[in-house]
Amino acid sequence: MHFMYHYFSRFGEISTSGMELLLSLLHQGELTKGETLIRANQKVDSIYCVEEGFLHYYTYSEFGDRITLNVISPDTCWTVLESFYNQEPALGACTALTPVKYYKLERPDYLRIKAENPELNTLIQTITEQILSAKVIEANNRSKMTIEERYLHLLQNKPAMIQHVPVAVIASLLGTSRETLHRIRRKLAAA
Amino acid sequence: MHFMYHYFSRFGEISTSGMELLLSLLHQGELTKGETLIRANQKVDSIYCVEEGFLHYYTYSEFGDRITLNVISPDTCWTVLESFYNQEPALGACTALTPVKYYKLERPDYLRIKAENPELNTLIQTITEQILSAKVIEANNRSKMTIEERYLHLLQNKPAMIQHVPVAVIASLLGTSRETLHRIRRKLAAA
DNA sequence: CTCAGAATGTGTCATTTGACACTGTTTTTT
DNA sequence: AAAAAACAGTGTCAAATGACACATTCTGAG
Repeated sequence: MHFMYHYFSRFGEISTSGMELLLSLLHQGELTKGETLIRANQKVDSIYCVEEGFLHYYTYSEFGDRITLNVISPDTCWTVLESFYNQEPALGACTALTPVKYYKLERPDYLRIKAENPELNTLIQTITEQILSAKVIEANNRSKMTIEERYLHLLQNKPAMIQHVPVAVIASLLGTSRETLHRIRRKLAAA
Repeated sequence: MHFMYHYFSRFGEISTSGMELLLSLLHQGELTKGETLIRANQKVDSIYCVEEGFLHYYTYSEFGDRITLNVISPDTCWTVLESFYNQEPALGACTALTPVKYYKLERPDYLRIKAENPELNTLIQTITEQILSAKVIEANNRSKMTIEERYLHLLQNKPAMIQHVPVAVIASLLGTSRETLHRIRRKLAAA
């Protein structure tokens, strides 16, 4: 269990009993490459924390093209916010791009510890606030970058993703076609 | 003071005493068109709630072009997250695009009520979580839209902004040039 | 009211992108 | 091990965009 222990420790001090409770509610899981974690139009009732491998969260446009909404890297917690909070069906589907090891925290357990354990409630609020505000800042920055800048940013911040995730998925994540991403990579390789 | 009363009420029930405390800490302010609210490289130590008018939060690229980071509409609370949370200087500047009426909550007061008043602490956490998660969802959607789709989305959701904010600012907000936005508007007008 | 400066509308052209078609390479399946 | 499928690389061409130049309209200061 140490993976999640380290994850939570980053956000502040936690008592041994609180940590034990939290860890006891996590369910471990594994996926083989290509396996589905969440089907489209399904409610998402867990928070997922990826220890190893990459997840792919995507949907289809009205014309049938697959659009990548997110690629989840190791050491990251993730869920479909609007589905998890409001219990609406999620728009997209989530599958494993590589073999994946993960832990999940189910919604009833999440709600219960928030209601019953003030220490963990505070911790969860801190984590939520930090993750969300980082995402807002990140999204604002990204929206003002060119595709090339986004690629360079990804290369610096998530080099493992570039190595293990198919080019077409990266291209879609950056908001472009695989051909354009290829031209960018060719240009950068020449320099 | 009703404006902020209605604003807070949207997020849940609040006791009369809690609401009175909150409202008593808000400072009203006004700006004339073009007036500066926040200078670049200044710490942002308040949360601003706009009652009337539009604010413009922007920065300059390395080549001197003005880049719009955000346009704040009436009935919206706003601050520079990374500056308000971590007390770093903000990258951008904020000025009034039109005459503006606003209320502000200063950071010491914000921290004090969070620490001293459990009811308001919970309310603030709820508001923070809702606003942040809505922004994350919004930003994710927007990043997958074309400029034309973003414009149509803005037209539906913030028609007043289109009317009162200069085309060049809207164009920059959407991530394009004023000429391209103009072509889009011409094409839509023809249909 | 008048005039200067700002904002908006429009055409041209070089550059970039997306779509398509195809080849070569790697991975998976049988 | 061979066949099939998926993935990656590349050239061509039409369409979209950004940069520039300039005309027109709007706005605010005096």
